[in-house]
Amino acid sequence: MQEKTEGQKPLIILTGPTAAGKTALSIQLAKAVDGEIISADSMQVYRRMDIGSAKILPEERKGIPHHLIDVLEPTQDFNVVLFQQMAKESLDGIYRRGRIPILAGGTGFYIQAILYDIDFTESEEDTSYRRQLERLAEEKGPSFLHQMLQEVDEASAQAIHENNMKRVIRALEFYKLTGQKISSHNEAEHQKEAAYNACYFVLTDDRARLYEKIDRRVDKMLSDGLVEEVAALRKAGCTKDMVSMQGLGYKEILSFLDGEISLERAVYLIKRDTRHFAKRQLTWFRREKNVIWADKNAFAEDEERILDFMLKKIREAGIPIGNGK
RNA sequence: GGAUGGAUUCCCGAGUGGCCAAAGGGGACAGACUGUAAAUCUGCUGCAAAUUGCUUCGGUGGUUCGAAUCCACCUCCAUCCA
Repeated sequence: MQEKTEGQKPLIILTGPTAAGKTALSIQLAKAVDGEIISADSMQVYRRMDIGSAKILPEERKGIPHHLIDVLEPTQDFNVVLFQQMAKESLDGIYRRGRIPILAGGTGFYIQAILYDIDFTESEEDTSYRRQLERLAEEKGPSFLHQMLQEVDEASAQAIHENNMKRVIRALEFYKLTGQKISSHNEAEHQKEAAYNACYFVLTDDRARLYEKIDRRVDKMLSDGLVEEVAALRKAGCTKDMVSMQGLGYKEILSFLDGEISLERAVYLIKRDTRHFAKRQLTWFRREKNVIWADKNAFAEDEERILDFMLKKIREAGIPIGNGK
């Protein structure tokens, strides 16, 4: 059922924890391999969320085509499935043009959805059932839902902690919609091999340096006008329950604007939670198979050397990129 | 110079004779993740090993079968009186 590597389409993935320097490197990489960039980022898809999502400005893109940036309104929903569909369309176009796609961004789950071509299509989202479950959870507590799950899908109940409401609800929803256990579905999907001839780079750095960069970047976001950006979105009707407003920097500033916390507290939270996020990303990539780690520290922070290293790996993988840079 | 209050494990902070390696929070660290993923959730945090041992609660000495908790002196900090 799997194609041989030789028959698979080439894909370069550039990811890593937030603030590692992916964006800058992705431009150089795209130039070197004559590629186009598909953003694998759950926040940069939204228009007018530029500062908080550390979006690359149009003038910084150096003429490299960027896909999946600025394609949604902040009031719209977004999720892996949508991402997968849109990214696949972009991929098709890039292959048609005979160019190399570079999937760049920090959302590991999205990358996985593409690389392993995870099947999400079996069920449609059912918001009314979801609401119903949410209400149940509120009334009867989390263990009630978990008990429900226990009865229909024991393996999932075992694997998902009862406090993890979102995942308990999704598992129940999956069962209701498909009549199947999500645990067995996941198990089957888990067996899949990569669907592309991919070079999966994880750009990282010394942890302490990463954290420093995060702190500095958050300070810069503030001086660049993050508060004003969020205030404008708020005025335009964005509320905390929207997917877009769950982004780091957005939910905290919203709380500040609503008078719930001080600005100082908001900034503290953004910094801390961004550090936590970076850690979670690292955990995710550690678990992924066949990743190529590129630790900036090991390259003395020299981007030129990192790029050379990556190009070497790309050639070794048999991805046709020519000889020039 | 005098009076009072305080000093607790990385930080804040509870503990006022045994149930204390010491609540709780923070931070740090680790992990899970297959339709909200920048989300959601979990574990762990003195040291070393068997359900055990060892070293910790500013310092030194003491009381006690037993002290982070009581006493004495000392050091530092805070406030007040001179």
